[in-house]
Amino acid sequence: MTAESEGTRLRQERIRKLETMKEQGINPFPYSFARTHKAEDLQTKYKDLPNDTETEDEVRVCGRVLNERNTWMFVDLYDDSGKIQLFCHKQNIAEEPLKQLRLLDKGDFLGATGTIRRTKQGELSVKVTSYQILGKSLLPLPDSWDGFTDVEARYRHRYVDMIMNPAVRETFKKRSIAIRTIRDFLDSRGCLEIETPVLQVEAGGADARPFITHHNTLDLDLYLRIATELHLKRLIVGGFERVYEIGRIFRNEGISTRHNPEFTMLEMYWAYGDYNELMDLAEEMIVETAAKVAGSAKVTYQGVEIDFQRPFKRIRMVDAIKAVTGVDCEALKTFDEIKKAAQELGVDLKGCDSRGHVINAIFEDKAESTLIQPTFIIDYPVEISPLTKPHRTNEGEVERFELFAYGRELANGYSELTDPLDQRRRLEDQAAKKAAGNEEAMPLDLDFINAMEYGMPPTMGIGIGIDRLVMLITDSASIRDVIAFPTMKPIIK
RNA sequence: GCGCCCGUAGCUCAGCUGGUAGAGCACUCGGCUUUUAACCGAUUGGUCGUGCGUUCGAGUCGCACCGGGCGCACCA
Repeated sequence: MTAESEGTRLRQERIRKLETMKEQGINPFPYSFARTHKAEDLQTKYKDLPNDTETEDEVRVCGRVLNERNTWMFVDLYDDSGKIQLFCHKQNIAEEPLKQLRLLDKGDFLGATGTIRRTKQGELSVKVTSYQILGKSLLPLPDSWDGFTDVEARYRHRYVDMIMNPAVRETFKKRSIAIRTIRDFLDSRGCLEIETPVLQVEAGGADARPFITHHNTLDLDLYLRIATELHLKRLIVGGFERVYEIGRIFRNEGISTRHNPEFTMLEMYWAYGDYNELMDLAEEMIVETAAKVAGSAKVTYQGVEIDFQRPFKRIRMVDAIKAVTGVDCEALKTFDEIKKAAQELGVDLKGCDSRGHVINAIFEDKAESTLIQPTFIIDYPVEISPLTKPHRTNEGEVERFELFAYGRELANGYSELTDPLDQRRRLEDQAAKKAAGNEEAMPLDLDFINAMEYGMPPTMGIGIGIDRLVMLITDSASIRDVIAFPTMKPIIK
């Protein structure tokens, strides 16, 4: 745990310094500072300045003090671009402010004015003539030598993690670049980003347990959305031909290295296209994102090279199963036959109440983890895909794909079901399962069906878990490493 | 929800078959130094996650609880 209690000695010591500053007429929390350069600007501009030379160029820099040597003669000042050393020598600083350097602590924000010089040791420095505290720090930072490694403390006090571990800030920069790349990619192809409701009367569009909340004046229980699909498809009905939303999704499920209760999903719907065209588009978007963030379509994830080189493999689900297990699902026409085969393979069939569910269970148990290089698994059983258009040639299948890499699902897309009567039957079937106690079955969203009955063009649609994509391209082992403030249980004292 | 592991100073960690709590760094004071100090000296600093129990005596043993990590389950 980091220091939080009011009584710690180290904190009291800093408050004493803060009081002393005030007594000496220094405001420890001033209003602004006119900076001329960031650290990186200076490092670039003076990269050819030889050792032990100085210039007359006056600069003003500011940032957080993370280290100090020789009793504040050398100060490492960090801003969001990097480090610049301050050289605080009695030759250049008046007596009073020189003494007041002792009132500073590591962690304080400082602004400094001075000229540029490079030391004999080759460290570019600002030879400080005057300085100003810009924000007093009361709590001691973790030791810079040992670092800040306690996993729980890092997540609970993410701001300290970000100060101490530059790689953490780097990951969130990359996350931002990834999301901007995706937005640019879609915007440049005529897609419109439209926000849909988070609070919903029924949470549909995915198989997941929702969070529930309550609206006081309506005296109405509402669910937090588990998907954006049903509303984005209403927008297609409404005449938008290409729409997407990058938004927060909430699912009331377990927490793990791959699951956070709130996470970010991209969903995109595009009229007049089918799942074949969609796979091409998804490939292009993911390759572009990986390249922008990781610098290459080849990324190393947890020591394994993942090559996002187009085209990705495309394998029918039944073929993927056959390749790994030898079982030919297509030859097993009935629920009983496929169930027997699955049981012989040792597959857990909990919750499997149809032939399609069993095929999916075999796939997930036996084949999924073998899909290390980017692979589209295509042509899913209809029973597990209630919003997907039937396959144009294969009986019992739908035109759906999921993209896997490193044995994990990255994306889920399909030719959207546009037949309102078929849709109604499928959602009624889901609602019956929900009524029978299946908490993950979809509710019957009558307004969604109503929208479809006004007519819907052929449409392709995809969902991509942004957090998991960012995990892969930033080599992050846990989803918590790519979420700035992951969900934590509070500590009750 | 289940299993295994973890929780000691601000940080990183020792602490044996139970015997009154340790180190390094940080902090404070002093020294030294006009170009690197992660230096030298001294001093500080802990309800050992919480509670109950066993015991003459618990950081250590037992039980329960809290929090976390990893795996499984659920799921994306």
